[in-house]
Formats: sequence, structure tokens, C-alpha cells
Amino acid sequence: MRSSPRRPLILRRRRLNLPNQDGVSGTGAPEQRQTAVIDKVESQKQNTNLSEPILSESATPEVNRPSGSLADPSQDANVGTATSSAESPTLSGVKIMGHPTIPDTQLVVIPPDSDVERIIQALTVRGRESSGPNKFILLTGGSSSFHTQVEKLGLQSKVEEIETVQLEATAAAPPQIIEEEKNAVSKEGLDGSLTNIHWLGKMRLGSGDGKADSAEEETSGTDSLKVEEEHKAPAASHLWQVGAFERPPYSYMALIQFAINSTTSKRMTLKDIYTWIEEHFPYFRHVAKPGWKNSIRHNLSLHDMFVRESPANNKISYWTIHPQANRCLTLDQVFKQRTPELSRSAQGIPGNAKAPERKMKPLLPRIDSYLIPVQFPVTQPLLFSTLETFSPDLGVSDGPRSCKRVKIAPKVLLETEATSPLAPVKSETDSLKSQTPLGFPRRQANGSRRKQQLVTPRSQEPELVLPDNSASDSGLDNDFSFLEEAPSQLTQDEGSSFKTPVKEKFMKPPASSTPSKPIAEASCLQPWEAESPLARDPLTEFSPVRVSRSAALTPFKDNYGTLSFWETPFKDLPYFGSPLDVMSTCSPASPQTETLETPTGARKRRSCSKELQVGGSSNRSLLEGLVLDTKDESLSKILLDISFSGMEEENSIGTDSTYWGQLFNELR
Amino acid sequence: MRSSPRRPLILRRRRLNLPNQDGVSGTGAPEQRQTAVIDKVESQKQNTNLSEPILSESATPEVNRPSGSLADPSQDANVGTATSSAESPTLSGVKIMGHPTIPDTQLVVIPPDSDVERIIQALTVRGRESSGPNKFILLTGGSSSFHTQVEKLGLQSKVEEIETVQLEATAAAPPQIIEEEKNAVSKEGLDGSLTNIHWLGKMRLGSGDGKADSAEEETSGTDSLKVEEEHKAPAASHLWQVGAFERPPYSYMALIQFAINSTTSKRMTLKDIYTWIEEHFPYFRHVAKPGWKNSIRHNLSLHDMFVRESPANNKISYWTIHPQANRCLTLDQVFKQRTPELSRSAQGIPGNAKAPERKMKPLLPRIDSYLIPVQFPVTQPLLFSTLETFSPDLGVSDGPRSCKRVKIAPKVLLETEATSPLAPVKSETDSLKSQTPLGFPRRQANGSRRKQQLVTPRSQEPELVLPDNSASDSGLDNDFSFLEEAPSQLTQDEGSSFKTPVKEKFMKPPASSTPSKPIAEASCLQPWEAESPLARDPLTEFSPVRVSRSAALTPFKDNYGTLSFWETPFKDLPYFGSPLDVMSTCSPASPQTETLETPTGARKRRSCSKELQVGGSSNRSLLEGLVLDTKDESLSKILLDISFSGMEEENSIGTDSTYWGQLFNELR
DNA sequence: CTGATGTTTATAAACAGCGAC
DNA sequence: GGGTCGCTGTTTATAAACATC
Ligand SMILES: [Mg+2]
Ligand SMILES: [Mg+2]
Repeated sequence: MRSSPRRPLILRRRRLNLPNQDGVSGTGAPEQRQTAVIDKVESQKQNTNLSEPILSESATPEVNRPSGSLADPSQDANVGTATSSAESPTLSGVKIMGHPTIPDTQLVVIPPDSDVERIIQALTVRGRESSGPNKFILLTGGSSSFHTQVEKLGLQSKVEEIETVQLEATAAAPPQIIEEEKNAVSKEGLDGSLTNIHWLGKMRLGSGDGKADSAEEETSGTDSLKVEEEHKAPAASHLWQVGAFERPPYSYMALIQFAINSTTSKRMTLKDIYTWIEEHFPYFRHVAKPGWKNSIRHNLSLHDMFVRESPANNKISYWTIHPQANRCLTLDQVFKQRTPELSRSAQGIPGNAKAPERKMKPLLPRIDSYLIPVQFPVTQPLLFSTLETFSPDLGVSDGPRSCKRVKIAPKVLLETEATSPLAPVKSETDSLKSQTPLGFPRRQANGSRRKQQLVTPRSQEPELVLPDNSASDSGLDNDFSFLEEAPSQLTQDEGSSFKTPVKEKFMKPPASSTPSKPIAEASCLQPWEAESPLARDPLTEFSPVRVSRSAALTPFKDNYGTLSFWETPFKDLPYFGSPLDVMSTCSPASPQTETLETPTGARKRRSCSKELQVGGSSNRSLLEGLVLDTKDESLSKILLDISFSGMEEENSIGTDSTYWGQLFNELR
Repeated sequence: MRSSPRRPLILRRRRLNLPNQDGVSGTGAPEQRQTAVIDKVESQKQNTNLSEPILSESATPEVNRPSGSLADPSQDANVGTATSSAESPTLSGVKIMGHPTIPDTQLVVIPPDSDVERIIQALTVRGRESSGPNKFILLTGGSSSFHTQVEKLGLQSKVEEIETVQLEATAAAPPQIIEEEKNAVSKEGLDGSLTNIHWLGKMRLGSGDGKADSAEEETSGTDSLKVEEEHKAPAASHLWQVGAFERPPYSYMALIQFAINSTTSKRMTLKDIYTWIEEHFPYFRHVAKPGWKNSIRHNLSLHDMFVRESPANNKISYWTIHPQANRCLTLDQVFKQRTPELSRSAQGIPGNAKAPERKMKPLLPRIDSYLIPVQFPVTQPLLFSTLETFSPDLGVSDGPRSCKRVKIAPKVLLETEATSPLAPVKSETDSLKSQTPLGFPRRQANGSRRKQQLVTPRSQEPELVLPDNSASDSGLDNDFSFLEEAPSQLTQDEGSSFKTPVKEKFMKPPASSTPSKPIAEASCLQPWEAESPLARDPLTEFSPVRVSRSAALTPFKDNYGTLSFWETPFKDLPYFGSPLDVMSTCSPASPQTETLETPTGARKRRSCSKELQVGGSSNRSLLEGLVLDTKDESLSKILLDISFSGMEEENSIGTDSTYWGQLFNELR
């Protein structure tokens, strides 16, 4: 089962389902299980030295407001109800305020030491009993104790036991047992936390050393194995840590960014990329098939964010990250040193406390569709220009450049019948978007799949649809569809003992159009497959998905909150490399135009992308949080994009703003 | 051997080597083998109604000229030597003129009925004996007889025999024999023609019917096989033709374009794409694994040229081709009806003349690096803006937009020591590009790999490097490196009988970083693999590469010239879908700006891309041709981009221009 | 709850160019 | 000096995981 491609499965995107739906349908097991996925405040701190508000507070608030098309009166009331500490005793100390733009949604700031599980319960009850807000965005300050506490909450009930089983029995525990565990518990709602459990602590579970040695000797053959280990230890402090031979939970794209961004020149040759990755992730040196280098090259070529350049007179060529796409992913951002409280949180683990364990925060997937704007009405428009606001130093004119107004967050269509409140102006076709005459308006949101914004048909509107400023979008509105209700789709599949009853995919030619793994029927083991013992660890063989479906091992033990950096392939800015570019060239304009795409102009100094700098600017912060939707009883992890410009002046904003300003400062 | 991914191998990109190097080194076998790859005049005829020259002839000729930095005096003489019918008897009727910009290069227009092989020989001799031009671009008018003749030339000498062997013995001929054939002949230079031999005539070679039947019955199992065949025959005129069950030589990307462009609305749902492809290529319905639909979806998502859109109130979503990337690939453009002269050209084939045989022109790969500009000094600049010149109707300002000067043709560094003659102005770093102090200036061209333009380091030049008009490039100059000499790297590998001596890749873990097929050692045959007999045809199993290396079956029999349309994934224009776009939005500019990226603005009417329209415009033509390089004795297939604006006025241009104008008109 | 649709990532592979032997 | 081989780079194919509807 190792021969097939195996995605790193960085972090699952699927929304988490609320476990305690007892109050609604009385499914028994009251209050039993709470899927509390903890999230980590992001709030990048780069370029914090520039502290002035880039945008004045004179921005038009109307742009940010949903133009009052709400049918729900509680929505508008939301905005003013802030700082109302919840009346529920469990909600004491919790700050709640309405989301400035999203209807039926409240922002819930949780104190660092509160009981997140109970808070979720209380919010769920509250959301059900009232016709008002039914979505709650949970977030907290930067204190990590909160996050670990939340994690513990999710783990304490049952998963911790499974974890113990895993820890002590390693491969001895048959998958059936684990499957029972999962089915007995909640068989859902946890797998969001289970994503990256395998990464780490595998070596320490007793199956480590012997296998590691054999892997070393066989995979790399006879060459330079032990020699390499010694003479190269630049950042090799974690080389001998536990879990170092596990496959890292990062994609090749992320690994390449780690490598390139580790240099000061922000460029690296292919060979150096190989070496860097091998040094920092011994998995690739010792257990991965040699094809991993092919994958590295493939990623370099495929993603436009990686740009090859050659210094002047050629010869060597360096790989760089396109500056507009560089999120400055670095390894130290995802390496998590085990702080005292963190190790305290991992108390269920009989861990040998030997040395700094190799903790890595799994990366969120590219979060463009998870990014939820929290835009206070005094600041810049909801949709801001990265270039203008945060990189005026580029010296690019970029005036009428790719000035497409793009949504920060994916589309949301509230189940309330009201016309989409987030499509304010200029939507002549949208405004009369009376639902399709079929059936009920239940959830006709167009797909919130991530990449494509789903262009409107535009064959009807003959004139400019995206005038870049007036209409926030042209029928494509903010997409929060992932916040909507989702029927819990992972029911118990207790019929089959070993794996989910995936039809019969054994002897028939594969019927589904997307192929699925045959669950590894010892299929024609290749030589290199037989010789990487780590890879053949039965615990490792499970893909997280399959684990979450059948065997619920790997609880949430070492999920120290996930670090969220964008990793984008950077495929949209006009740049070299396209056959189209080869054909199309701009007219002889003045030599001074020097648009953004000019490599020299765009990266006078290699730095991280503007969005990252945004995170460090004074009026904006990115932090992860949870969205609790009491309608569908789902709990989703999101990334919040909080912008706020009223802090410095302390003016014009109400108590909410003041409070949020404090929180904002706290988060930074 | 079927389980591994198998690329369609549309057409090989590698340059063809000149076979008759007898004159140089006297390798025996004089004049024995001529790899004459025929090329087909393209000259798209869309929008031919607009006949006025869009650009006036007032363009500055200096821009197009290499600024006279040539060290070779024969180069400048080239420009004036046109219409000089060659003195050689074999070159009678051949028009020869110097390339207007490329040094040491002559354009050779061959009459329709000339002997291409002899012309190549004569040109080779001429190129060797003189210090003058050593590169010859061969092209001809639109008459297809010429092309087929050239094809025949390539086949007549020896490949035709091999073809005969293949035809009569089918799979009986052991590969050794064919290998000997190839080795005895020229063991190189042919494989360029062999690329798509497998596609077609497989059924008619005697191994057809039985296998086809079994394939039908087994792959599709019991379902609806014969039923489907009858009730759906919309464009099914070629359904029962020979070769209809072979895998088409087109990539998924091309197939999707065929499908979408077949509709008048230029959009199609996924299911319709499936259906269209299945109907027009029964291979997918009957022999392909069901995973092919997964691949279709993958391609739709991966390539930015495919854009999903939903009409107004959602529900169904259509897939469209981004108008700027749509080359209007259609199936009828690649379907080749067997014309009388064409069938005459295929005389060597004992073909049953039954019905219209399923002839398909293999597509050239994306030809951005094959595009050779032939720019006459009176017309528009060498590098033109697609948007400006050919789509003023877009109404886009695009003034300082992505005005990066992009090379049309890849870089060429002539082996003459002179400073690169194609980097005329404004190259402060280039002008003193004294060769790297190592050794000789032999071929220090930076890699002409296709996609990336290899950004200059720009850390040294602090100021605008690509001023968009003055310097044609900044260190990256036109890349004709594929025209340079290439050591014939396919020598005889007669050591091993069956396959090239690829080290020992059998039991060791794969050593190379790019994996290679183990030549199909009956590896764990999957059920669906065993049941597609067509796919298991030994002739089909050979990838062209392996064929060209070891067994030289599949000669040039039915290569009716290749159709060259661009197929580009369209990855560079700013557009929806990127995480970057999600974050970055332009400032509140005027609603009128409506940049090019606006979907509605860009595609008021769905049509083909501008480049295609260019082909139909009066002053420009695309046609395939050959490049004969007598230095390295290579013969490469290229795509010429001939622009010419002096025709209507008949002014200012010398006899060359007049002649070329005639030719140009002839080509259109 | 399943299947169709869509998005990403992984992996294999073919192949081109080039430089080192 | 030519041939071979390995490294680098580009594309395409295929499998797969997973999300949404
Ligand atoms: Mg790239
Ligand atoms: Mg697409």
C-alpha cells in the first residue's frame, strides 16, 4: 500500500461536525463528545515596526456593510451587542459581539482559561433556542494555554485512551479494536483532529530504532550514509530527535519554500534544495524512494510560484519564490519547541521526556477559502488591494492592472431567504436572484470549491460586470458555504470489520471514476517497498483518512494548533513562462512603465509577500478560530482576517471597537 | 506495462538529426537515409475578412534588426540575397533568401513538387562548404502534395521496408530485427517521424479485428456495449473506422478543447465532455480505465485555461475555455480525410481502401519554443502585443499592464564568437557578455527548456531591466538553441537485444531520480489490464521513445503533416482562482478601468484567441517548416511566424518582399 | 448516504537540453 | 572528438484523498 501516491494530507478541509446534538434530536449520549478543535492565533509579526495606520478611518463604511438587506432583525442588532458577557454562567468572561458584516454570526472571544467544550455547548444551546445568531466564531488571544486546553478537551473523553493503546501496543493493536473504539465513541467529529497524528511519536513507540537502522542501510545503499550524518549538521539539532524519520506533514511545495526561504538570498539551486530537505527531513534521505527528487523538480516546474533564474552569464540556475507568492514559510515557523505547558498538556502520553521532541505544526491547507474577513466598518474596504496598501515601495504603477475585485472569503448563502446580503451594489442580475423555481431555497449555493471563482455566465450582461470598485462582485459573492449545514456524512460503517464497505473494488475493473486504493492487498511488493521498515509500520500505513473512517487511532495529542500560512502555487499574475506570454507582448510603451511583472522591479529586495506583511502591520491580524454553526451543528476551523484601524486614534468606534482594539493589540 | 502512466507523446520535441552526414565524416552509407519530416502549412484562415494591415509599415526597422553586431559578414548579406534560385541543379525552383533577423540563416521556399531529400542534401553541402549561412529554414506553400512528398521521402529509403515488415508480420517480427534495421540504417534522425505511428493503422494491420472485439467485450463488461453504439451517432461517422479504438494521440487538454470548441456556445458540462470524448474516441468508452474521467476532471481543474462558470442562478456549471487561451482546437482540424493524393502517398501500404480511414494529424506540442519569427523589417516589431495588435475590440486599456517584452522564439547563441546578435539595445549587462572565461564559447546557451524564461538575477542591475521596448530582452535573448548542434545522442545500443542498456533497473530500488518503466516484467497484472487486448498489442505497448531507442518499427507511414495549434494551459494572465487573487484586490479605481482580466470584458463574444486570429489576419501567417542546420547536421521541425505588412502597398520592400508577399498570399 | 463534480497533491514517466566524463 | 550518462527542467498521465452538493 505504499506504492500508490500518498498525499501528505496536511490538514483536512472538511468541516468538523458538532458532536453534541443531543439537545436537538436527543440522540442519546448527552454531552458526551465535543469535537473541540483548537486553533492557534496566527498574527504574524513581521514588519511590526511600521505602526502607522496605512489607511485612514475615512473609508466609506457603506462598502463594508451588507447594505441592510437582511431580513433578520437580530442581525443588525448584532453589531451593537458587543462586549456583552454572556448571561450563561459558562459564558462568563466570554466576549461576544456581532460580526460586522456576516449576518447571524457572532464573534466569541474566549478567555485563555475557559472551558471551551462547555462554551461550545452553551453557544449551541443559545443558537438553537433563539432565532438570532446561529453562527459563532470562536477565537482567543495569543496565549497558547488556551489552545492546548482546547485540544485536551477534545482528547480527554475517549481519544486519549485510544492514544494510549496506540502508544503501548504500537502495531499490536488490531485495527478492529480501534475501529470499535471509534464507532463506540462518536465516529465523527474527531477526524478533524486526527489528521496529523501519525506524524510524530512513531519512533518513540518502540518500533523506532531497529527499523530506522535497516532503512538507513538499505535505502541509501552503501554510500556515504554515516559520513553524511556527521559532517553536515547546519541546522541538524533535530536530526536525532524522535520522529525525524517520519514523513513530514508538509507538501513538496511547502518543503521547497522552507528550503528556499531558509537562505538569506532567497534562492537556491536544485541540488541545494535536495540537500536542505534531506538534512532537515531525514525521511527523504533514508526512507523515501528516489522518485522524491523527481517530485521536487515537478513541483518546481509546475507551480508558477517557483521561478528559475540564472545569474547574468548563466551556468547555474537558481530557484526562487515569486515575491508576490512568497509567504515566507520557514521551518522554524512550523517547528514547535515543546514548551512546559505544552508537555503538560500531553500528559496522557507516557512519553520519554528525552530532549526536544520533533514537533511540527501541520500546515493548514491553502486557506483562501477559509479566510473569513472580520472587517470593522471604520477601516479599509473589505476587499483591499494587497499591492496598494502594503507594498507601495514596489514603485509599480499597477493602476488599472489586474484590478479584479476578488472575494476574500468564499461565498455564503444564508438559508434565510433574503437576497444575498453580501452582494451590495451593482448587481442588477443578482438582486433579482429569486431562487430557482425548483423546490425550496435549500442551499443552492454554487460550489465553494476552492480554486475557481466560478465566473458568471456574462453572456447576458453585455457590459462591464466587474467595475473593480462599485460592485464587490458579479454574482460571485463571499462564500461561506462551508459554514452551512452539512449532513454528517461519516456514519458508522460497522458492517465491515476491516475497512469501509467500499463496494467491491477487488476484482472488478475499477468502477468509480476517481480511483481509490484497494486497501493494500500485498500487491506486488516492489523491492524498495520491502526495505523501508518505517514506511511499513502499520500505523504509518494508514492514511489519515482511512484512519478517520475506520480506525480511530491517533487522537489529537500533539496538535499544537496549526500554523496557517498560505501556500499558493501562484498561478495568476502575469509572468513569464506561458505560451501566451510568448505570443503576447505589450506595445512599445515608455521604458519607465516597468510593470509589476518585471522581475527586477517587483523584487528589488526579496522579501515576503505583502499578505504576510499585512499580518504584521498594525491594523490587521490573521488568526485561526472556530466557527460554530448551530444550524447544522458543525464546527469548522477557519482563518480570520481581522482588520481594524480605529486603534491608534481611539476615535469614532464604540465600545466594541475599543474592546476589539484591545484584543487586537493583545493578539499581535 | 499498461498500468503506468502513459503520455500520449503527441510529437517529440527533440530535434531531428540530419542523417546524411556522409559528406562530413564519411560514415559510409552515403545518401542513404534522409530524415525528412514533412511539415504542414498552417496559416489559419479565421477572420480572413479583415484584410487591412493592422499595423502600418512605419514600424522602426531597427528594432527588428540585430543591430549589426554580427561578426559574420555573410549574415548581413543574407538579407539581400533573396530570390536567388540556387545554382545547384537540385535547387532549381527553390527560392532562397536570408532570414531578416537571424544570422547565418536562410529561408528556403521549396516548390511543391521538388525533391525535399535532395534539397536537404544540397543545402547541407552548401552549408558545409561555405562560411556563410549554415541554417536553412525550409518551408513551402499550402499544397499538401509537397508535404506528403516529403513524408514519402523520409519513408522510402528504408523505413518503408520496416513498415512493410510491420505490416505483414505485425507482432511476429521480433524487435531485434527491427532494431537491426534501425541500427543498420541511421539509428537516429528517424524517430522524430516515428512519434505517432502507432496511432492509426493498427487495426488494419491484421491484428485488428479479433483484438478489437475482445476488447469490447471485456473492457466494458456486459453493459450496453452494442446498444450504445447504435443509438448515439451524432458525429459518429468515424465510429466504425479503423483505428477508432486506438488511443488518440491527443492529450486530455486537447481533447477537452476539442469537445468544448465543438459547441457553438463554447461551453460544456463535465458530463457532456465525457460524452463527447467517448463518442468521438471510442477508446475511452471501451478500452480506457474509468480513471480517464478522473484525468479529465484533473485537467479541467489544473489548467487555468479551463474556466468553470455557472449561469446566473447556479445549479449546472459549464466549463469554458478562457478566451485568451482558446486556440480553437477542433476535431475536424485534426481529422484528416484521406485525399486522393494523400492515399497515393501512402502507396506503400497494402491498405484495404475501405471507407474513410481514421486519420488524425498528431498535434505538435505547445510550440512556444518552436515559434520562429520571420519578421520582415517593414512590419510591426518582432515582438508584438497580441492585445494591441489584434484585439483592440476588447476595449481594455492595458497600458502599463503586463508589458513584459517576451521573446517569441527561444534563445539562440550562434557559435560564432560575436556578441549575441539578437540582443540589440539596452543590454548593459549583455553587451559585455564576454563568454564565460571557461574554454570556448561553445554552446553556453542557457537551457532552452520551454516554460520558464529564466529570469535574470536582477540583483545586480538595480534599475529597470525590461523597459518593454528598447531592449528586446534582458539577458534572455531569443532562444534558438534547439537549432544548434546536438550530438546525436541516440547511438546504437546494440549491446542489449531487447531494450536499451538502462543500467540494471530490475531488482535494485530505483536509482534514477526520474523513474523509468521497468519494461513491463509482467508486473502484477491488474484485472482491467488483462482485458484490453488493444492496449496489449505489442506494437502499441512500445512507447515511441523506446521504439526509437531500440526497436525502430512504426515508420512514417501515415503522418500527414502535423497540425500545429497551441495548446496552452493558460497560466499567466491574472484571473480568478488564485489564492493571491483572493487576497489582493485593486484599489478603488474607477469602475471603467475594467482591465483585461474582467471576464465579461474579455469575452464579449466567445471566440478564439487573438493569436489565432492573427493567423487569419492579412499580414501574418503561421506555418510549419524545417530547420536544417549544417553545423550540427540537424533537422528540426519548427513553427514559423511570418509577418509581413508590405503587401498591400507594394512599397519599400525589395524583390524579396515582393516575392515573399506572393508567397504569403499563397500561404494564406 | 451515495455518486457526481471539483480541487490538490503525489508519483511515474517521457523527453529535451546540456555538461561531465 | 564523439558517445554516454546523469542532472536539470518541462509536461502529461494516473491515482488518490477529500470536499461539496
Ligand atoms: Mg515554476
Ligand atoms: Mg481550470
